Amino acid sequence: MAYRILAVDDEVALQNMIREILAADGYTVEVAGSCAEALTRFRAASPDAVLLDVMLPDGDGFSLFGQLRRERDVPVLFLSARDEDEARLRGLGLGADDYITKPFLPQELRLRLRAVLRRVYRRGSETARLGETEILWGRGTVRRDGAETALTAKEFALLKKLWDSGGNIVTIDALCQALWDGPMVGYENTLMVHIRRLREKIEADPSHPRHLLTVRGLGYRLEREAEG
Amino acid sequence: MAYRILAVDDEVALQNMIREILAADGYTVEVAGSCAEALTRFRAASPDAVLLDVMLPDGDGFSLFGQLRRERDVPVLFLSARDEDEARLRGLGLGADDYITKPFLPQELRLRLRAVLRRVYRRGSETARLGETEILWGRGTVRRDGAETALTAKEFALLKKLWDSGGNIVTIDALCQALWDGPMVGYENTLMVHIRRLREKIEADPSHPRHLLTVRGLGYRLEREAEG
DNA sequence: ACGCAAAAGTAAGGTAAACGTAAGGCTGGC
DNA sequence: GCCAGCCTTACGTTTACCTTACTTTTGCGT
Repeated sequence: MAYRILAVDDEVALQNMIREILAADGYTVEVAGSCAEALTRFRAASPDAVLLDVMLPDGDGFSLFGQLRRERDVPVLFLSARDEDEARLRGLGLGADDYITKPFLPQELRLRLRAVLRRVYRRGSETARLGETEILWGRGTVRRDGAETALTAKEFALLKKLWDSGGNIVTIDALCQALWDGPMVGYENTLMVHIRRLREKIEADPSHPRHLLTVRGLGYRLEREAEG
Repeated sequence: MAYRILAVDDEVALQNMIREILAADGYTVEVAGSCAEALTRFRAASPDAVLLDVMLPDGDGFSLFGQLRRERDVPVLFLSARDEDEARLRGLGLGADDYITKPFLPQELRLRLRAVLRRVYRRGSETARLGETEILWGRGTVRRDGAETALTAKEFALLKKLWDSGGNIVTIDALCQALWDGPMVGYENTLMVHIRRLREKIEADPSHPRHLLTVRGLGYRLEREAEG
């Protein structure tokens, strides 16, 4: 979530409309009114997607599109008042992800943007945050300070079980169940070893964990935000 | 390329038109005229994308969409003669990748399909980079140090499956599925041999792979950029 | 139809990462 | 201070995967 969107349009009314629509969906919206401003904001904010009007005061959206794509393969949705086939085909032909003609329904913008984001970031963005460490579920790794560490199968299953419990306490039994899919008694110690190993990968100080917390006598739980 | 596309529409004229348009672009086109037929062909051909008319003789495209997505997360583009906002929003709201209203320009269909496929399969161009080795999809070969090596059918399918997963872990089962299209149990060893052979073609040091990585207990994944 | 070469599949021994075990050391609660 | 529950470490074991050589199958040209 919390995608950053850059909207490039010179009409203030539309700017505000877009901002409202997308803000309601939880996006962070940046606005630019010209090609020059768009480039500046694009570099500064590094948005996850760009909404691009074709008509701009200091140039056309098509050439701006080329500049953006040369810098990064960012998803772009064209917005245009010109419903001419030629313009639409040109935009799509350049490699845009969608082309929406004005006036459009707010709902349609939302849905089309969502569709594009879903396709582009479905992979790679299947991540979870745990304070300063990031979990990349799809790759089976965690990242801290830019360094990526691979999880083993057991560690992965353990972390997933704890994460899926949404911060609630998970009993030793439940964890054993998840790791060995059976009423594995006598594995409590082994579980502890796996807990330790996981802590070494996700915690800054494994001996004083701030996320993977032990609840004496009950089990373990995963705290997502580490407070000071 | 050689993407497989399933077009579902009951008008024969449109069927032929779609077939011509897409065949010219090098796609393999399957056609179905009803929901029932669509499901059969979908399972048999396992297409890379589906073009779906909303109006079908034995049901509506929306519910068929649900059935397809339940089986697999395949990209779907709706085609519809109904230009009503309601239908468009419903289709997109369900999670379709695009919604094209009839009549449409052949060129627009091509471009919109291309846009979706580009995002889903990350294959904007005919070639892909894997660090120092280059994959030439159209020729079924890889190039390293200027030397071009041909891939076998199995190696190609394997590489394609891994690439299409965008760096995520692919389970042994999923890979077997892709290579033998069936729940091939007992082929795990054979798969490993193919992995090895592929590594010998794409890796500088096959025994210490930097791209085709094994994730013990989970599967394999393809890393695009090799870090030191 | 035949033979050849390339590709795919089989089998078996080897290896190391991941897992499990155990034993001694903490730490908080009574 | 003592016990129980948990931590931590080192070390042994296992199992999933690797590797190679060999056999079978497939596809193709003659």
